[in-house]
Amino acid sequence: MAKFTRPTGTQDILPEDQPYWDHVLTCVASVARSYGFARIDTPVFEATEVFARGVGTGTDIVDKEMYSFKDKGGNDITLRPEFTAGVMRAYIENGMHVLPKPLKLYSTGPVFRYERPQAGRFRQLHQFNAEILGEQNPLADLEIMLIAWDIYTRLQFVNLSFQLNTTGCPVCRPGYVEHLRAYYRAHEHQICDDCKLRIDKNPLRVLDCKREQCQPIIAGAPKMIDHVCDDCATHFATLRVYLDDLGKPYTLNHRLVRGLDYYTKTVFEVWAEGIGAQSAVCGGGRYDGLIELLGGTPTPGVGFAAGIERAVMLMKAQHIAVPIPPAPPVFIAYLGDVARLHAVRLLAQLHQADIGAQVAMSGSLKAQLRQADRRDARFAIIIGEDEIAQGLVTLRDMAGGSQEMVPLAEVVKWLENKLASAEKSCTPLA
RNA sequence: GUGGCUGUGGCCUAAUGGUUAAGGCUCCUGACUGUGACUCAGGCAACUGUGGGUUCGAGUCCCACCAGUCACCCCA
Repeated sequence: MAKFTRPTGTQDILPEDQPYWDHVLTCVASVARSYGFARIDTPVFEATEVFARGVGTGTDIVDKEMYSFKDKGGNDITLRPEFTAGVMRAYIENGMHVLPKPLKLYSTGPVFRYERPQAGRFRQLHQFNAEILGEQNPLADLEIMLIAWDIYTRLQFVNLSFQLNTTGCPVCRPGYVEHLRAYYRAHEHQICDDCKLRIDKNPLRVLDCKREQCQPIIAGAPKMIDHVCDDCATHFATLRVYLDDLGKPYTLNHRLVRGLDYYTKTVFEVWAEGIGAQSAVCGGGRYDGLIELLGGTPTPGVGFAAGIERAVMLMKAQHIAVPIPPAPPVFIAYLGDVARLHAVRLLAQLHQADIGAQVAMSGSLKAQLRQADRRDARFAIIIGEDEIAQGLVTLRDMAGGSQEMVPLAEVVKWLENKLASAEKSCTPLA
């Protein structure tokens, strides 16, 4: 039989990696709660139209990267390629507009994009995501940036930086796009073939073209910031005042654009090194038109999404230690059928006393103790024929190798004391 | 979707075109019939990614496909 392999671009998150994932998710939940965000979980798949409309046809994500299929009922279904559109659908469908504003929501989970995998890029990836709905004040933009920043700070990342830009709004962006088009048409013979297509199809994209020949053209291109309307200019300026006041480092990057249609005004990314050619660990911005686009009453929103795989890669690249859950402290070994019965009873009693314990399932005493060692047990309990006869068990300290005889009836109490005193004498790492 | 590189037990690695594909790690067993780690001895485990081709003979050379990986594109 042919070997099965995981589908391209997916990965098995093995036990050895779980501590990293646990740590990221714990930090996300903790920071999100501290800012007053409530968790929301939406389906992994939605009606295709939710994304086609919400993310926007014309974007690569919708046009080339969605996992779409018909279910048995003939419905057009798509595995979510991002969180925001689905969360907005849930907001509208559940009448969440009646909740106190601003509404703060966060999510974590898998998203799916059909891309060619490479370092830091997967077909099934995991994100954490936060949104603030119903608030047009730039303070909301600030808080979204802060929560992202704080999560990374809590994770002890270093050498991070914000990239910041504004993409305008329906009032001012069309005018800017015309300026940009005019400029590019004037330089059409100097730019790459991709950019020639982009001028018409996705004009803002020309700004983040990485080809050598396009760089001088990009450098001289008109900037959104010089063409925004008063509202957008004020919004952006206010946000920058807040960021400056807090001393948060950011780089104005007029080439920063988003691949998703719904963004307005603020766009930002958090950049880091250590994930191959990818630089963004986090991206987000404002999307004031999205809820209305999806059929809700006009409601402003701002949010971000961050890749968990990239966060884990960074933790490894920066040698950040993560807490590793302790192994069960007790391992029960035994000899003979009668002893096995006592071993099982003891296992139950220990768990009732909330002491982590495992019982040997087979093998010689030697093999059982080897198991205890491999599993990092602090104590081995050995139950043999001799001990049973006297109502005793052997309690072995695996670190030192010393052992003592303890009455069977008192083992649980003994271990409770031993483990409690051991905890006191051992300072947990910060 | 395009391009570069790479495919040998679970992992790492060896094998001038020439016997039965070798070794290390891991795992298991034993030396110690009631005691882990160290040591020693042994054992499990590979139709060399798949399919063709060249050759008397292919892990080795050629082609295709598949997979992995890195980069473009795009994004988290």
